[in-house]
Amino acid sequence: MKPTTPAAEDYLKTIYAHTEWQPAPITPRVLATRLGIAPSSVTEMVKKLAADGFIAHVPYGPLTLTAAGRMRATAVVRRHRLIETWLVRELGYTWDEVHDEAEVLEHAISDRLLEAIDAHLGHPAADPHGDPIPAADGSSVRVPAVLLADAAPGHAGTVLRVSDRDPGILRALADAGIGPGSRLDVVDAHSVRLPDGELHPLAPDAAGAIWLTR
Amino acid sequence: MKPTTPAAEDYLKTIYAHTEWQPAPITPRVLATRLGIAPSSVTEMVKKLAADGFIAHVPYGPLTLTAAGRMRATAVVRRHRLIETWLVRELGYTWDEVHDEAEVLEHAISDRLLEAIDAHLGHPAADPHGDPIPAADGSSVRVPAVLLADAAPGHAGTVLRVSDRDPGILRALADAGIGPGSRLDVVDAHSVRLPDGELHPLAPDAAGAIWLTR
DNA sequence: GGTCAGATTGAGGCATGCCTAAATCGTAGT
DNA sequence: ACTACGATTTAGGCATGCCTCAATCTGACC
Repeated sequence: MKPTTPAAEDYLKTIYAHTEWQPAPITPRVLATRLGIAPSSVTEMVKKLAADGFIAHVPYGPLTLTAAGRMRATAVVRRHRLIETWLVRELGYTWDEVHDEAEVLEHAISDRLLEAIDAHLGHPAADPHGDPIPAADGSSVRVPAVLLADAAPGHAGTVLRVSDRDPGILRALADAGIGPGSRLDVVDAHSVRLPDGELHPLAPDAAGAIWLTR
Repeated sequence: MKPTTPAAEDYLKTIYAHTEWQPAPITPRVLATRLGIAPSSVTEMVKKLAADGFIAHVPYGPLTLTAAGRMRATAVVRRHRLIETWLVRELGYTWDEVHDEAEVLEHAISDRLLEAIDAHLGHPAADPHGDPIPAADGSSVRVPAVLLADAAPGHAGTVLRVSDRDPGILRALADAGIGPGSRLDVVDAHSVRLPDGELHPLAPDAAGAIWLTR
């Protein structure tokens, strides 16, 4: 298949990420916002990606990945998440500060290095945020999860995943010692109870970033 | 000072590398050949680098680094060599196959990650080829060395450094088990005697790539 | 001192990927 | 049904960094 540039990989990755935890297809507007670029720039790149068979797009409609596009996207996601895992496990990064570094490295490492890191880490199944790491063939395992914002008051569960979209939320949760693996009792959308019995208030959007076991 | 792009860093690094082991300044022609690009492309970039204060250049003359340019160049070289060392020590690469990977990564890792790798490796003084790793302040230690091609027959020494310019030579020497740290007796420019007494023939250009203790 | 080859530079182009500004589309609300 | 208004696309530009081809310079040789 066609080669992909770093810029194109970012588009595919962002489209993929949008539908990974929610089903609605992404629009050009939202994609532009996520990438921090002008909508017209998206139009241009979309034309190329559609011509190369990576996305399906009818004019003025939403964007969806083709099978080929999904393959490329999961490959980039795999890189990103393995790099994050490696930075945290081997080089003293905390899980709230790895994103930007991985963002760059995901376009720079060779397949050879990627697989060496994967082997070195013992083929981890999830990254430090709890996001599943796709296998080299693009497949990935999904554990049933509930968004904290959607959980019934009284729901008790373990943190499976914390979205890395908002660095501020990540920082706040890291400071509070809350991360993948933490046990939580849901009080409501604004606070949770920790195992030590302490009531912990949540930042406004935090409930929309934390996923719990069912 | 001005920021530098990956392309500009490659120019500075290549100019620096040319004078690291031999004193003559580099010409645009040679630089173009080393970078694998057309001479006119060099002219253009040289104009920018000179305007930014990184190189000194009189039209039709050779290219020399300014103090600022040398600083940038050593920073890139430091990155390159620390990455090579890390790939070999941590991830199972052999010293003859790390160059291309480092070539890309040197433009991608953050200062933060670089220093983490440096600390993780225990602040190594030389990379797997025996090239000195400049300190963060740009300084680097130089050990007196003789090029094998210039050594008198009968000269006995330890391999300090093997130039990584030619991958073929690297492969051949790696296969023969010759690398930094190896003891050698110089027979002539075409063969050396190994510690086990065996006479080892050298590929045509190998004598110009191996540096020995004095 | 003249000539010529090779090195260097200049002019004009191309691809990528972004921008702003100006159409155009599509739909929600009246 | 109409009319906005927001979303999308088109048009035209710009920076980077490379190219080819042509012009110009430099130095070595006669």
